Amino acid sequence: MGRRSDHTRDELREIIIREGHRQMEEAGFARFSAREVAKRIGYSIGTLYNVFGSYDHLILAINGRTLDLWLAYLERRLAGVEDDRLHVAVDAYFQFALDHRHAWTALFDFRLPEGEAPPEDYAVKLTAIVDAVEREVASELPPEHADKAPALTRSLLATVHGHCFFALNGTFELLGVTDPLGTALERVRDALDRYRQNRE
Amino acid sequence: MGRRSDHTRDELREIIIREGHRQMEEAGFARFSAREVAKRIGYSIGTLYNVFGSYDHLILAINGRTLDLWLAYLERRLAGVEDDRLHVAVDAYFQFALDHRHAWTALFDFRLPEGEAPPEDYAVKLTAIVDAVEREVASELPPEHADKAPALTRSLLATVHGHCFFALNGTFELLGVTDPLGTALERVRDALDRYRQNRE
DNA sequence: ACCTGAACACCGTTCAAGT
DNA sequence: ACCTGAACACCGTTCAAGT
Repeated sequence: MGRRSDHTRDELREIIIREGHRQMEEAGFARFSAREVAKRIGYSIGTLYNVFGSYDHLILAINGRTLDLWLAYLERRLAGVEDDRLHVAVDAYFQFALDHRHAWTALFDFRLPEGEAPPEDYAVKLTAIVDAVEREVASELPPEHADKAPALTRSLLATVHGHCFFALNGTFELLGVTDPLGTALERVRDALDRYRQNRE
Repeated sequence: MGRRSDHTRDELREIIIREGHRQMEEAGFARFSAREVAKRIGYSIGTLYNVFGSYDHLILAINGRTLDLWLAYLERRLAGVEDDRLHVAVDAYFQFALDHRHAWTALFDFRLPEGEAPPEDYAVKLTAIVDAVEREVASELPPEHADKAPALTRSLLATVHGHCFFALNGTFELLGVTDPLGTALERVRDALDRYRQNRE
């Protein structure tokens, strides 16, 4: 065969990521197949390798798309909200995971080979989400503890993540936990209380 | 070919799980191969299916072994300890994960098909670990809040899990968190403070 | 320059055929 | 009764060969 050039390189990249993301949402990480993506967009498997270089980099691009969607959703949820913004952010963490179970889980199912660092742009997307949450954490802290925001934000994200992950993978169901979100919010409140004046 | 009967069914089961667990530790979930396990123990791939019925049930058996080891490690760490037993339990959570990165991660990489429940004996093993931690949580709570132990234990496990998971998958490294265990212990303390008298 | 698709080395799964 | 291994339908990956 040979050149088709129905699309520019960037268009092709976009087409593959779009269909790849759709596949990830439908099938989940365990059943995801690059060959299936190629088939559905009408390109050969070789073309995916021309564009992304490897299966891992295709997954990173798809997961990057998920991070984009996650940040956009978080910002949409926070837009115009005055009170309890951190509460809304935590709720958005859970809601996005529930609405995109497979794509969200794929963020954590996939891991690069031992010690290989994620590409710059992936790290940037992740940091953008963390920063958005950090702003809300900072605004909940009394001024004298403003310096605690970065570390506390990361810890609270881990806390919320653990609850959300156990909620989605069935662990909490097995253990009889009925309100994972409410429980996560309690832990967030407990942590913030540490830095608040009136701990009654 | 035909029957060999070098081993009883139970011996065979044990041989497969032992080698399977070894492979899981070495290769990790993504690279794990039932065919490779069969090759290494000198049985055909068909035999693994005779014994376990499916790939999923083989993985469950291997993950069950990991849970056994985890509980045994936890109990060993707690044996004879008088003070700060919950602290030791959390430390053991982290230490086991670090010492068995691949096997520990496989517990969460693997998920049964949509809505399928894990086998009874797997649930029992998991519950045994939770119960062991619950005893320590209960002993940290004032008597009037003893009823909070079950729910709080599950929440604290999720909290510690999130920190441990982010520590192992590189998220915390990327975000500049240097002491995941110490941070997790802070969150545990914060949660317990909620139920303690003197919140200063 | 771009894209293809056969070839390769693997998978999980099944099941007729051996002992 | 127990175990095998060929057969099947898939994978990710490479790369010579087409246009």
